[in-house]
Amino acid sequence: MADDEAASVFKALADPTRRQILHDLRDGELAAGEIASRFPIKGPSVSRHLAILKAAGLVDERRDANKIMYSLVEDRLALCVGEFLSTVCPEQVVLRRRRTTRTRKATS
Amino acid sequence: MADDEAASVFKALADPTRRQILHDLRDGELAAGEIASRFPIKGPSVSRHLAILKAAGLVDERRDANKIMYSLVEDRLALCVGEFLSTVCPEQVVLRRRRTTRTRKATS
DNA sequence: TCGCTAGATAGCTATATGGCTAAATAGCGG
DNA sequence: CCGCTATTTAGCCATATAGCTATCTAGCGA
Repeated sequence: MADDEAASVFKALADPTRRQILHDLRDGELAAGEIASRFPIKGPSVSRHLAILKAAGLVDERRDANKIMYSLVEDRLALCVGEFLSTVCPEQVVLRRRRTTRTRKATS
Repeated sequence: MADDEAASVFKALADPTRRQILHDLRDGELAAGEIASRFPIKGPSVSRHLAILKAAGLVDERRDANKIMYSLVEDRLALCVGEFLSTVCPEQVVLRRRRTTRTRKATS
């Protein structure tokens, strides 16, 4: 996790709309328009928030017909933020890797 | 943890200088000048960063003679950030509360 | 009290951010 | 291809941010 990666992630997290978008994506992917409809701001503004989240590597996009579906990039948020937390208050945070993916990790 | 509390914390974390300050404070309190001397920017700029961190509740200040000592507010960072993480990827983060309220100061 | 040191505050400037509207692009159905 | 829907991109504007210098405040020691 390079330092400028952390930078883009924390910049992305600085905006409440973007934090809410991440939260909304927790239950699964959503189309850009579905996301936009949950906020009082206009589509283009939401679109830019999504672009910022994507640039930070926090979300992925996928085209589905004429919609663009956004989804969380698994682990990315926890790893970036967790790495930072571990440099400031390591005794307080424990990161757990997801098991839903088949990524085999060491025999513990 | 009110939402605007999270807002001030994440805003504070958005700046790399402020993240570094938090990191530097990990080993114990530091005078404003000691902190400033670690950065290429001028004193007043650092002073404002410290004020922002303090407003976010992430650091505390204490006067010692003619110096002002800054220190981490224990738990605050982990609790704020951890609460947010738990709303996005709860299965990945485990928060461990500190066991003692002792202030970590130079043990040597 | 005076002068020194440590920091904070005031005020300025350039850049970044986040909102908007209008226009461009992408895919779909006829 | 045309028109429609979905979304991004382009530009514009107001506000926020982060840096700077100059100045003010607080506490110390002679």
